[in-house]
Amino acid sequence: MISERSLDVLRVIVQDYVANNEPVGSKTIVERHDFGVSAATIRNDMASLEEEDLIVAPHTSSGRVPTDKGYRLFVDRLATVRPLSPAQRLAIERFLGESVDVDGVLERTVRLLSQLTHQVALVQYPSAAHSAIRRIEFVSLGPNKVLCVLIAAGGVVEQRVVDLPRDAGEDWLGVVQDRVNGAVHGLEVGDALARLAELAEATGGSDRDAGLALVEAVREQLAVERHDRLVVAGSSNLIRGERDFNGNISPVLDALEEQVVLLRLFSEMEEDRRGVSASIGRENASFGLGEASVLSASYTGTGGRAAHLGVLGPTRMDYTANMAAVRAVARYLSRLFGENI
Amino acid sequence: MISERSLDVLRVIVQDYVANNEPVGSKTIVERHDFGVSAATIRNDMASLEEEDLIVAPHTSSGRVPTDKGYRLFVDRLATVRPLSPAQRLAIERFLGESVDVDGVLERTVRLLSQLTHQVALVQYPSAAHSAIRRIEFVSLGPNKVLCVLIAAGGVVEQRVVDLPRDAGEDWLGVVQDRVNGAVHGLEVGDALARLAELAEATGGSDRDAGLALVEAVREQLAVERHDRLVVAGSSNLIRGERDFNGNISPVLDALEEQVVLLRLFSEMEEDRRGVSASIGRENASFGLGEASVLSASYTGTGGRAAHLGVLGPTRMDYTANMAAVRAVARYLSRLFGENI
DNA sequence: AGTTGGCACTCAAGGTGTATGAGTGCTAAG
DNA sequence: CTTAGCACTCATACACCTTGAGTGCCAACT
Repeated sequence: MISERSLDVLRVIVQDYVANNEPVGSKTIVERHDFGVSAATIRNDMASLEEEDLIVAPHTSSGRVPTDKGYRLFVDRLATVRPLSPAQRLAIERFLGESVDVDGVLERTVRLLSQLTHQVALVQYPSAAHSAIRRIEFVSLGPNKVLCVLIAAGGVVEQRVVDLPRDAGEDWLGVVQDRVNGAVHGLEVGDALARLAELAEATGGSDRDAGLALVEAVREQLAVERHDRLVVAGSSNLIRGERDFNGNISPVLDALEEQVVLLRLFSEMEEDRRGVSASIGRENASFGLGEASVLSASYTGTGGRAAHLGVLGPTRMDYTANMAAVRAVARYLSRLFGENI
Repeated sequence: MISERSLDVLRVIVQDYVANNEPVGSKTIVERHDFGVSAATIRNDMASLEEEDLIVAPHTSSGRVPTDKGYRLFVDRLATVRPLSPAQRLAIERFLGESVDVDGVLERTVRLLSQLTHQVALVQYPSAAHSAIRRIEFVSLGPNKVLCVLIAAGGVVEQRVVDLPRDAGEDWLGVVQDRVNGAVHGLEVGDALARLAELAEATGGSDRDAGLALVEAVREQLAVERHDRLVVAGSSNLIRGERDFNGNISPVLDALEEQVVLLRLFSEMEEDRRGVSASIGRENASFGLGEASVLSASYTGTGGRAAHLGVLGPTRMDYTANMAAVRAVARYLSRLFGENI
């Protein structure tokens, strides 16, 4: 069993190491913190911590550094997610105050988050799965090319070009458009999917193939939504922490461009009771981010359904402060979407 | 005056330095290239080149390295933009073959370009300024919020949320929508701007303010288009060349996120007769990219009007190969937009 | 049982000194 | 104009040493 004081030691090791980027030794601890015991005692505690694989010594003889497991314990049991400072709250209010449209808000949000945390910030587009469909518009682009524009509540717009199997006249397009709109207007995206399947079944006549192609396109459009996109900011913050990534940040930059990986990671993260979630170091190894940590929280977007936002940084990051920032920004964003747009 | 052979020397210095990342000395040159003269002679030539500020010696006694001016001369007079290898052409055809919509094509293009060049690739959204307006749609989002969707030829879609000064009913919206569509349908974006101004003038009655707000929103939407956006790929390639950036790639990453800077740079670059343009090192200093070079070419997008694409990398890059790739990709993209979408 | 001081040991980091070799400029001769 | 030769310059690498922070262990103390 690990003593109470040993956990305190772990806490200050994490804090000092994050602050100074230097392995922290027993002597440093007694100098900087008032434990009321001698360095030798701290050394004993550190020995138990090392036994539990919570800290390691990079070299035979230099201070200790938290392991991933150590960070995990710190995050789960030792860190308090304290509210932001008034100055920071003000920054959030001021930043997000002037909202224009969804794109603009997300853009601002992600910048804000990266400035607050000095890490790479990520914001997922809000899901449209539960927002009502306002209108579907077919626009002829050429002989057998049709642009299909989907407008949902909350100002979400999706577009897609469809190749039709045969030439389609403007008037025919209009008829199909009216029929489709009549079928799905006001429905939630999820329900609309089912409704369209029925519609496709019921379609007949000589236009069957072309009609099917169109309906199918709309269904795809509903299924693959922008929810699968991230807005990113602050990637230059990676450079500052390059050392922490073993000098190898290429996989991180690739992941930021790839996005799919990060979205999967987001989706697998479960919030704890404090409203934030952390995935630390090797826990991300399967995503190619074994040297990185990700903090995330979810916010409720336009459609009422949740999307994620968060930060990505080196394992050695200030979890306390960053978790606070992530949570606060997520809450503000939810509020903003709730009342405004 | 600089002798013909001296220019040859400059050429091999650029090529060797780009290939090996080592300052190249007189002895190395005579070993690797068949100049038919001795090292001492090469040294004399190098002295003239240095006098002209085309090369410099990093240390008192190690080989020479091209200056920005040297690269410039190389690009302008010494480099031949030779066609791509059949394998590369094949890669382009295969990559861009399966086109879906504008977004998809640009996405693929930028990845392709970054893979061909091993640099950061940039593709600007095609300008909609000369494409015809297909339809403008107003969708009510709330008491006095309207979503304004603009659909132009070529599948370009713009959206924007407008706050109205007063509550607007669905039917009133419909009326305005019909009037606006009647006014601008089929017009080029540029002409539509003027036409809308007239329309706003002619608007009267109690709805004047609300109508003005809507029309004004459409005008802004026409003016500020996606043309102002870049798609980026391959930023992890920056890491490989980090040394070349003096180990300081933060400003570059910032510029990639900021985009505005790069767009301005693109717009200031003029293509030469070969269809490519280069901006080298310090020439970019005012953009905060003094250690970087940018190659660009323009392509003709959907509306028939041009947008830019290019690559960004360290000053020490393979200009010959990269210029070829940029030009080839631009041509392919033009062709693709011309025939297909 | 837990805490403490003492001691020998380890090892990264930083400094100094020396050899090496690639490369240069210059000069005088071909 | 070209060439060979020579003296000179540095960056790099390596070996070597010193320093100091930090450790583990043990015996003694509370």
